[in-house]
This record gives sequence, C-alpha cells and structure tokens, in this order.
Amino acid sequence: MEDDDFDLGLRLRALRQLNELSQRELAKRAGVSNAVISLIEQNKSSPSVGVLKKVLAGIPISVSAFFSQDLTPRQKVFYRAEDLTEIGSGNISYQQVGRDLSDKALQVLHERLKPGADTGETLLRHESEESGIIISGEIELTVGDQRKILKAGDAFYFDSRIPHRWRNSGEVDAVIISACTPPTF
Amino acid sequence: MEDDDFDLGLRLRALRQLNELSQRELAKRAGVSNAVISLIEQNKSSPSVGVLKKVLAGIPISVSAFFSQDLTPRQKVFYRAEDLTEIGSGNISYQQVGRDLSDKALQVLHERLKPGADTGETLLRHESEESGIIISGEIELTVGDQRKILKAGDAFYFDSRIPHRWRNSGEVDAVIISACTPPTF
DNA sequence: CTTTCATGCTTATTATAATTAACACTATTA
DNA sequence: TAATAGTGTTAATTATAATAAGCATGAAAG
Repeated sequence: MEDDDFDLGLRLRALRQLNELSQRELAKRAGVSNAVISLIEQNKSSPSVGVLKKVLAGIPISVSAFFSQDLTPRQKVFYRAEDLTEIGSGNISYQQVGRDLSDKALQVLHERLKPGADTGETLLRHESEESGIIISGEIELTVGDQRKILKAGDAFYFDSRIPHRWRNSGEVDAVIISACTPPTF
Repeated sequence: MEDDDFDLGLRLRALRQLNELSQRELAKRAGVSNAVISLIEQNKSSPSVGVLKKVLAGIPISVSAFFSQDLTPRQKVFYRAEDLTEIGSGNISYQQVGRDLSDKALQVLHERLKPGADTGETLLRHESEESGIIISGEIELTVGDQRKILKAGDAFYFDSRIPHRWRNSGEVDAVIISACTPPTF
C-alpha cells in the first residue's frame, strides 16, 4: 500500500502497453498531447491529477485502481477440467465447472440468460460469497437495497446471505461467469 | 467511474481537519507553501501527483489510500469494468474484482494473455483450489505430467498444490475468467 | 533503393501550478 | 484599547507542466 517505490511512469507505460495502445492513440483518447504521455512515462514530468484522470480514462482505468499497487501475490496455476455440467433449465442456463463439487471449495458457473430471464428473489442462508464478471449483454443485479445495471466487463462481489436476484434487462442473451464459495447444496 | 464524483479538494480538507491540522501546519510538514493547501482544497488548482504525494505524506496517508473511497460503510457490490484492479504487468493482464481481499473468501480475475505469454513453472504450496473458463483464444495448460490445450468455452478446476504452468499457445490474445479460494497468502 | 506510415522522443512556446508576500478575520492577552 | 498570534484566502511572481511542431528510428509497401 505504500507509494515510496511507486514508479508512476513505469506503471502507466505497463498499463498502456498491456492495452496495446501507442502513446499517440492513448493521447488521442485522453484528449491530451502525445508528448504528455512520453514525458510522464519517462518521469520527466509529474502530471496534475486532472490530467492523470484524463489519461487514465483513455485506457480506461480509474485513478484509485491505478494507485492500488495491490501486488496480491497470485497463484499462477491452471488445470484441465471436465466438461461443463448443465444444471439449469428454462431460459437460464447454468453450466458448472466440474460434476461433483461435494469435496470442493469453489463453484464456477458459465451462465446464459435469455432476454427478460429472471432468477426471482433468492434468500440464501448459508455463509458464502459470490463474485463474477459480465461477459456480454446486460444484467440488472439487485443485492439488498442496492440495484445496478451491469454491462460487459463489469463485475460484482457480495455476501450471499443478502437477498439478491438478477435478470437480463437487455435485448440479447446475457453471459456471466460467476463463482461462489463454498458450493453447499 | 467512481472518480467522477471524487472531490479532491473536499477529501483533502476532510482528512486534514480529521487530523486536526491547520493548512499551515500541514504545509510545513509536507514541505510546501500553505497557499497550495488552500488552493487545492478549493479546487482552484489541480496538484501534480508529486506535490500531492508530499502533501499526503504530511497527514500522513498514502496516495492509493487517498483515492480509495473506502469510506463507504456499505459493502461494495458493483464494480465497473474500469474499476477492476490491474495487478498484472508485462504481457499478462490480471484484472481483479475488488481491491483489498484480505477479509474475503474469493478472488475473481479477468485475465488476458498476449500470444506466447507464459507463466513459467510455478510451485505453490498453498491449500487452495482454482477454477475458470476460457472466454476466447487458446491456452496450453500443464499440470504435473498432463498437458492439454483449452479453447473458448473450456474450463478447468484443480488443486493448486500441484506444479503447473500455462501459456497462450494461439495467435491472438487469450481471455480467461478465473476464481480461486481463499485469497489468503 | 525510396516512399510512406507509425512509433517514441525532443525542443520552444504557452498554459498552469507553486511560491512569496501580503490581506482580512478571529481570538486571546496585555 | 491595541497588540499579538492564530486561522484561511488572495495577487503577483516564479517554477513547472502541457502543447505544438518537428526529429529520428524502424517496419512495410511500392
């Protein structure tokens, strides 16, 4: 969380290249001159937060996310799974990773909702947390007294004990990848 | 974006007063002139991040904490695409849902690997499980003595204590949504 | 080979932020 | 009644960042 070793120029450059943008392309999106990007990346100038905001909006990334150098040490590992198991019905498809989750600590789902599809009010009483990312389409998610429409790339994280529901508020199929833990059924 | 309504001046003033510092006292500690504090708090000037760093060091608070609007007593549920925390570098992008996972039981990531991107051999000794789904592109996974190429729609589930690695074996970017539990390191 | 385009970098000028030194206000104190 | 020390604000100057234009390199095309 400390910023002493925070190299702003390096971080901006990494983010820009990660998003496959040239200095000029980013500058154009951000509405600044290309020299600004060059100078900032070389740490030859310290941008005002106003300008930094504009630049980051062109990537896009928020200022707070930019400074969150959360180097959460991440486990870099993957393994092959079984075919996805269809556990849904009607106009909502739930494709689950893995067949028998009884001894597992994680449930990952590939969900597809047809337009208008609704989960209905759900009250879960087990201790678990749920998170996911919208792949395509549009989802209206209600958690407790909070409600928001999420689109492709947006995400969510909540405690499953809070009453929640979601529905496809768009005109096309909505696709979500979600995860929850533990998969106690 | 969460920063659209971010009032930098207001936030600085609130933090300064919370710490019972006068503009002059804070300026002295920060090594800047007192007028700077006044102008920033009135949003009459947009400080460079260099100056902002110095000012915040006088409170003291880190830049990342300053921009993290975690004042919200309310649990954060919705994350916009640009608010996902980028924790990657180089040719692998990891966008994490949520910033501080220290009290959470789930880590969900939106990953993007450039062609040829490779994690290298990793040996992890944590008791955790990981799962995910390939959204697009092609991934070659190696786990123990098994190896397989996964394409869009394929998925995986494994015990992360097994040595493993993965790389983008295709010609285009590969996108994965993955989850692992717990994020306690 | 030359031409064209895109890339990142550099320089001179312009715009903006930071400093210095004042101002106005309040509360305390002689 | 000043006189003093604290506060936040402001104006003029200086320092710095942002712009516009051009330079240099490298890749692809003619």
